[in-house]
Amino acid sequence: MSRCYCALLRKATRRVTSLYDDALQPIGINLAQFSLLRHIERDEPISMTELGRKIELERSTVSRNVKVLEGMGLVETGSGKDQREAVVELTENGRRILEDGAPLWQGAQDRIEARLGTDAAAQLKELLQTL
Amino acid sequence: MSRCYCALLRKATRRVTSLYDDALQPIGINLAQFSLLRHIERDEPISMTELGRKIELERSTVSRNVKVLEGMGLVETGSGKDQREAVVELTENGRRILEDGAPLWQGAQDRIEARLGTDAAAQLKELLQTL
DNA sequence: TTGAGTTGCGTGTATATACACACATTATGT
DNA sequence: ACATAATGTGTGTATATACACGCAACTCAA
Repeated sequence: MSRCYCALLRKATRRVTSLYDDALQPIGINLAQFSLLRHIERDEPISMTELGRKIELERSTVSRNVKVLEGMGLVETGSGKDQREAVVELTENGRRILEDGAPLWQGAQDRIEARLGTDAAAQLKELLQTL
Repeated sequence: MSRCYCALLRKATRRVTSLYDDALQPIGINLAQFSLLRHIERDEPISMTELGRKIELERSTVSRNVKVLEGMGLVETGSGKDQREAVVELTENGRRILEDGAPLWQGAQDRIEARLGTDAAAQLKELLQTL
């Protein structure tokens, strides 16, 4: 039986996630959280459902992950004009964490590019976006 | 800020995992479980630690995931000659599930190759293995 | 032979992920 | 105006993942 694309993806993702999580360790959040903060910053204030749609993550997962960030004081939630909606935005602390984390994240990006080479890294991006 | 390799990997992994899980739905297990059964079949009987080492998964994760498979009657565990060791092997049912799942899994592999093209699929494999 | 060090494992804790479900609010059709 | 349908959210449940820890069994050096 040939190699499983999905198993290879999952293994690679575990490895790379670990690399980014380690890089972000000094600011006390992991890559999933950092990434979520970045998306919130880009479109704030934004609703849970809209956030989930943008990043292709189940709404209940978004809700749960945002709650963790709220517990850390990095975001706050309130109501939209549509009372059903919970909207999220960054706190001052959240903004600071993003700023502090940017060079650490870039270091991880650089490490990936060093490992693959620039061309292969660009290729990987394209392939992942095709999947 | 450029696209995050890790975020792209995670998103692609969610998508592809969903595709394989759907494909395996008829046999009632997901890709992670199917993959674990395949690795057990390859080297059974095998210890938890050895299994974790082979698939680069934290030992406690392996322990937990094997327990779920045991609950489903797909594997059984016993002691090695080293009493510290728990060794795992497939049950008759587990073997059957693997056999029934093989064409379904192949169907998912084919779909990925159809989506990417054969060359690009080979390239993805190589890139993922470099990471 | 014995004590220290190492190894294998399972549990506690926590985050990440997804599906099902229920409830409240909004939208729509008649 | 009202009933139905759709939408947004959070909770329950479950699996997946990883780190820390404690315990039992094994190894090794003195």
